[in-house]
Amino acid sequence: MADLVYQRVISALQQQINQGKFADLKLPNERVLAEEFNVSRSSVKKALNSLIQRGMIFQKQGAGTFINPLYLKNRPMYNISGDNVGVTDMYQKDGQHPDIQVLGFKVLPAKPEIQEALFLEPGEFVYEIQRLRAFDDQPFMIEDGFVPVKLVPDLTEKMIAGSLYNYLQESRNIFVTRSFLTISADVSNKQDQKLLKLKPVEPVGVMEGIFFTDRGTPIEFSHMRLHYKFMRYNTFTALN
Amino acid sequence: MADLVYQRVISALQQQINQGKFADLKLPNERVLAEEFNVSRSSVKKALNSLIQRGMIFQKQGAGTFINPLYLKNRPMYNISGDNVGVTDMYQKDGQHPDIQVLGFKVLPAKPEIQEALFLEPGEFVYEIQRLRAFDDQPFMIEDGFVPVKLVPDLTEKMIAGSLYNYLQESRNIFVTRSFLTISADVSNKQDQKLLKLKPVEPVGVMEGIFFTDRGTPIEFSHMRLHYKFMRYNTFTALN
DNA sequence: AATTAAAATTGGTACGTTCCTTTTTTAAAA
DNA sequence: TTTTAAAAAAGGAACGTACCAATTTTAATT
Repeated sequence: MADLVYQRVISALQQQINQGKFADLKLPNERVLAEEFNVSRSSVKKALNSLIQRGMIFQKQGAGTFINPLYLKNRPMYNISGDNVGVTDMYQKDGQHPDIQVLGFKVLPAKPEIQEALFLEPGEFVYEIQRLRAFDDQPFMIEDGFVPVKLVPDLTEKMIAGSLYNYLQESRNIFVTRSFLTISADVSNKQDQKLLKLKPVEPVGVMEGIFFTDRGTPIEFSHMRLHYKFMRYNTFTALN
Repeated sequence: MADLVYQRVISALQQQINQGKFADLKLPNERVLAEEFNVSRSSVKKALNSLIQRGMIFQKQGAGTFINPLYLKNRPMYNISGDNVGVTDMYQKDGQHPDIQVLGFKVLPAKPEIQEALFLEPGEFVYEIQRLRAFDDQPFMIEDGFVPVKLVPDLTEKMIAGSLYNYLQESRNIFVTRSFLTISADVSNKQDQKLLKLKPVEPVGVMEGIFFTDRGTPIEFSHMRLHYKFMRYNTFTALN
């Protein structure tokens, strides 16, 4: 992972920032960094850009490169790392994966909405995968996922009890690296209340969207209903 | 806005994509684009990178540059443009700004939580700005914002009835270009129900976070409670 | 017709140079 | 001491070159 020049610079800077090396929250200028790391200014720029995207630092022309003070205070929130964008990986507690209970697993023709989302022809089949995820007897998410049969013809219930995306990656060399999600809230229904142990007035958070592979193929349409206390989506936005 | 080379390329490509010029969802390769636009490959790369960040296109080494089919289907969702990251600008309906009703406006010492979020010393003062936003008699958001007095000492109730950030930009040359938000859901309380016209079982969406200037100064801590039918946060995530 | 190997295509990485724009610092002037 | 103007510092933009790595296409072979 460290054989690329700019990756090396990223790692080094990340480490230095976390160690508090830049007490005044100001980094050396790009030309100096280039000298220090013995790389070109272009490579420094590429590395810094990556850190900017993550919200760790920001730059101001004429002034310099600065550490985002929010990063230091909210470091846990920034750890949205991991190899893919699956839910299993999004939800971790001290590195522990949640328990998964399979509620349903069947094959059916794609409904129009699903058809469109996954770019399928009329009549094509999808798996419907219903799962409940929990941490220590506290269920927090009902997941209803649809995956085209033709993309993973050999799917079994066993694979589904674990991380589907890990399986795809390790056995099929398919990487799920993109997602398009809509986040909203909704009144809880009877099923939500039962499965997530909610009172009738307590709502659910809803995350709905499409996951797709590094080749741009939509691989899953997922509708997730979360216990409202467990849905916390953090987002860092920078314009310009 | 179009005097920069890569901006010109971005605009041109955006237009061509929206016009459906690339029926097979595949763009010409970088070297060809460079020739077509009479710019260097580096500039093409910079432009394409920007479109990738927005989720419009994606690239695959050895294969080419492709349009994200989701972009074409969800174009409205992608229009998160605008000059800053204020709420006034986030919520628009046919280009119309929402109505703003000022519920409260006062100065008080920052509570510990606010103090920390805005990097203030103990005892420093903040404005508390409470507003209700609506579209055509349908209120959709209760906003509780805190702004350090020292940053905008001359704030008046009149400015608050409009876009605070526009005022800062035009009169003070302060640009609010970054935000760090947490999105969640909550049971609605009495006030929510009254102001947002909600039934007791209907929930609110919650967006809470910090806005800050292009100099990294936190300028507002904001707590927003939204009518659950009006909170739809769209997010495109790409790893690697 | 299917398989395999070579070649071409295409994006990725890395370095370097030149000049511009904004901001900050310094020095001079009032 | 304050104000103002010049200089320095710092990031931004744009171009270009060379080579690498993954993918696709093409041609040759079986």
